[in-house]
Amino acid sequence: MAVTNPTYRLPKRADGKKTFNKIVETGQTLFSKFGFHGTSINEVIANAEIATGTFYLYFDDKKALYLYLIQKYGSEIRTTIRDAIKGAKTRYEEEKQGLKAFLLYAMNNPIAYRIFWESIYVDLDVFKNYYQDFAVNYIKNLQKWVKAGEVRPDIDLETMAYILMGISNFVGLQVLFDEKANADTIDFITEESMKLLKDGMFTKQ
Amino acid sequence: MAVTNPTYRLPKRADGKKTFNKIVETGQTLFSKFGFHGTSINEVIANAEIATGTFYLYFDDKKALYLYLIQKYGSEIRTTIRDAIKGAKTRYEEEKQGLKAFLLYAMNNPIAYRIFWESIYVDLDVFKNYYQDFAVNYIKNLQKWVKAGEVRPDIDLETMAYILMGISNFVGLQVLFDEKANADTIDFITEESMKLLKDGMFTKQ
DNA sequence: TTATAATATGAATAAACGTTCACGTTACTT
DNA sequence: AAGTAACGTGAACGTTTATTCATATTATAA
Repeated sequence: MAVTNPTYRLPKRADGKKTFNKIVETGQTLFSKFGFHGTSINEVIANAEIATGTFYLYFDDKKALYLYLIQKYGSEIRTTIRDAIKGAKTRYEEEKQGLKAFLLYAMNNPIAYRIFWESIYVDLDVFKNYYQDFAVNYIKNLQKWVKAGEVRPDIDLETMAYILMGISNFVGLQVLFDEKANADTIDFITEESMKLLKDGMFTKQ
Repeated sequence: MAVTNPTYRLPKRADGKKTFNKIVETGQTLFSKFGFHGTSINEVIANAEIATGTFYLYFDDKKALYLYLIQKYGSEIRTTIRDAIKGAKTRYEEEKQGLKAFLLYAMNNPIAYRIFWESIYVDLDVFKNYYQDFAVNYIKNLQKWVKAGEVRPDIDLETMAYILMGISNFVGLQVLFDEKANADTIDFITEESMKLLKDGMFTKQ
């Protein structure tokens, strides 16, 4: 039974694009505040200041909007991390800069954080896909560096991938919990985390 | 502004206890399947096979039931871990047995897992409290073992606490994603995780 | 300037929602 | 066996929900 997900329709005219963006922005705000199930379409419609029917011009339903956001943030996070690790010469530097970029993104976009966190309830498959995809990419990358001799070869790489995701996500939580968090906080937490990884994950060079 | 949370009323008679438990069990099932916001009180009532008014005899509203469950699982997890690490002689053994116990609990109670995961949307303070409390206890324990010389003294213990929570929670996810997971899977993942922690978290002895 | 596809509207519908309450039943203490 | 607090009931309430659609407006290519 192939269940198809609800979908969205991109606008074709300038005025439509403005409306579409308004809906997306409102969705971000409300979903991050009240969650997916805690937000009604009517609330999105009211806050976006559009007519009832206008919403359905662009989105099949609430879930379609959610899936659009997941997709948007997913590629945003990937791009952010990819850009951040571009200059890295070693796997250690790569992990460090990637973690730092992730924490910065989390601090500036708590919205995205919450939206992924909740996806487990909106669509279990979307949730699984997101983290499993992330894991698969991590594993591929790690394999490369095991061969290169920088990542220790005696730990199962799937487990290592989940460990690394767990660390980023939970020190990310630590950052989110800290109302006074800033760039310095992130530098500090990154340094501390890397100490553990340096000895636990990498080989002696 | 001190906001008071909705509350529950424990039954006093045997028949009431039976009804109360029926509601709690139904709440577990539905919340874990569809999430808090995805489950209506009417659905809980229908599935528990009670009359509409009966629910309100014991719970102020849906959130009261949720808070009861969070509390229940919270102490269940703590007790499980506490029991599991009782025989441990070293901090390493403690971490290992604690992780294993957590993973076993997660595998057998995916319900609890999901309920905590979602608490960020039900009540942000409950969510924060749960993880911050966990962190505080972790830190206290770690301080003890830094003094004893088994845990390395050069890593910020708050960060280390969040790292450890992140690892448990995400390798827990790895277990949940694996439909074929069993006790052996958990043993394996525990061993692999501990390799990283052995070198990253503990001192050379 | 005109043709028309794209965009916008909001009243209307039906279903699901949470909650109350007056009344009936049951278990347990004395 | 009687008295009573505990427990159970479900019709009825007003509210909020998602969604449709006939109609009106607007931008833009030709």
